[in-house]
Amino acid sequence: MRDSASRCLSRLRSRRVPAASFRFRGFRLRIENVVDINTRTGQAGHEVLAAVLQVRQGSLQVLLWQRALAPHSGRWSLPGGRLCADEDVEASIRRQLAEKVDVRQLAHVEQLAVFSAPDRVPGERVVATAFLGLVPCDNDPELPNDTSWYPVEALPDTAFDHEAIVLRARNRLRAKLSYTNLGFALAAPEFTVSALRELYSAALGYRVSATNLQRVLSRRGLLEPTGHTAPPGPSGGRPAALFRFTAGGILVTDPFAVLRPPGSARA
Amino acid sequence: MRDSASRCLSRLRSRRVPAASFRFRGFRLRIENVVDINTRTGQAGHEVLAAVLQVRQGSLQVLLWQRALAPHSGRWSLPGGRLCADEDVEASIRRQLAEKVDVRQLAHVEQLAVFSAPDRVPGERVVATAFLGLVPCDNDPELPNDTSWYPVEALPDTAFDHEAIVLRARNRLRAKLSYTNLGFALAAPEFTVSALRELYSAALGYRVSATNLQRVLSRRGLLEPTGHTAPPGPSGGRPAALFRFTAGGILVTDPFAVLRPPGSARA
DNA sequence: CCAAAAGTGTTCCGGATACACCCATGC
DNA sequence: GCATGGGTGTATCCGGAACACTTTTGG
Repeated sequence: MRDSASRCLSRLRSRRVPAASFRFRGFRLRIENVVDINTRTGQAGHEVLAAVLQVRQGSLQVLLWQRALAPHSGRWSLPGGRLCADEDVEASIRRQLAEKVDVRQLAHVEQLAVFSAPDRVPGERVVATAFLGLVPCDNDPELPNDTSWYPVEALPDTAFDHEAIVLRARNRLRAKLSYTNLGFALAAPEFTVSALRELYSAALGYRVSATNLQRVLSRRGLLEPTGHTAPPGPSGGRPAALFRFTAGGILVTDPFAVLRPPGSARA
Repeated sequence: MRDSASRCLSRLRSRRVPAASFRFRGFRLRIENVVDINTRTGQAGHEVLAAVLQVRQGSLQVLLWQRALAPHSGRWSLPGGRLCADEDVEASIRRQLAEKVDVRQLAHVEQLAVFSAPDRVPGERVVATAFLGLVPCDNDPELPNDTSWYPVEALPDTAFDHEAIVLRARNRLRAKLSYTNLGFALAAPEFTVSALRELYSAALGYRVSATNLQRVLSRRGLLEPTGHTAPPGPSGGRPAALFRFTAGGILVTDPFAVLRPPGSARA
């Protein structure tokens, strides 16, 4: 009985039906307006959404899927879905992204913020926890038909408040590229400095000098040479040395912008 | 009828009773296990919590209230409560804090993160959006009997995951003092540089030099003299000039730690 | 005059940028 | 040799830290 009641509730919540009923000990029990009761008691659905970013063809792009059904049919929205009972928000977004992107391809996932305007989606009230996800540039996941990459600077018609989430993700990435080693999550395991320069330029939106990039990252101990070299291009040129990031996880390298504790030389 | 049903639901949800019933057209309807159904459908309660910080008596302190009832009776927890239907999370935390602190005394409120471990609180699953709140040091709000300030470095027995939230709030404040003007939310409208130094020292946990503090904040255009002076102490000394922050809201003053756009002198 | 507290001048240093120069390869 | 792309050496700049010194008050 409990299962059929659950089914009723979830059909009602997804607004597929106006009311639902089920049988119980000979009675036919009809449920309606469960949404309304939930709303009155402050009960709200919770979803997780991710802006998954990758540098593709020289620009920072985000993974979107096109809605086939109302509301906002035809518009593009972020991957994600309902939070389930036995998972926290990060486990939830990783599970839901697994349908779009192989989990191993997600080099970094972090919380952005909660989006909770009461009318952010039509119908039942839904609070969203938004995430930033990063995919290294050497991956090209197989995507479902309704899903594709779009440049962050040229988004299609987006659904709900998803554009704001994408912009928030881009800004977070840009900030953290400066004071952490987050570049590791955009780059392949081995890369040339000029390839890395392309990634940083695309993500930051301005030209980054390869010279200074290498210097800054090396000085901080984030970069180490692998000993290998990449072959030169068709027009010649010195073969480029290959590097890798020394750490696999995120590290804050520049914690004190100013007002550092006495005696601490910067990093 | 809907109202009595709502009341039943909310009594059940708060775990005050194991079951509740109400009358409807001559029938006595009994509700139980509503929590269980909600859990199975992924429905979760949502609460907002704030670590409200203030520098008091030379140390960074946080506002806590002592739980009188189970669960975690006697332990100290953060102010907050359920998200209501017509408000977003920030409006909600401001409303709930108004019962403890006059809203005008809250100089700054910002989201920290979502805490969502399925077992973070016993009973019904509750997802929490955590906030940082800051109260300038010239306010001393009247507090309810069960509520008081505790130094962040010497917390009492805390409930649930609230200690982690307090530490997260402290770390956020420390970081933002470095690269924003967030000091305005700790300071009185007018202050001497040495008073400001005390605030920064307490918040950061290490001795800050008044000389450099004034220099850094002035160079960034965050501080301006009011023209007034404070009288010297009983043992004499030169009277201190009074300053104020030029901006009332938060400003990021040091956006690029490194890899700044070409040609941009820092700030 | 002396002590105390506030404020300023000066030096030093490290990290980041900018740019010139050297290196290794294909043609 | 020469064009092309990669890597390094070096000068410069700027902001912050440290510390000495001056200023203004009370006793």
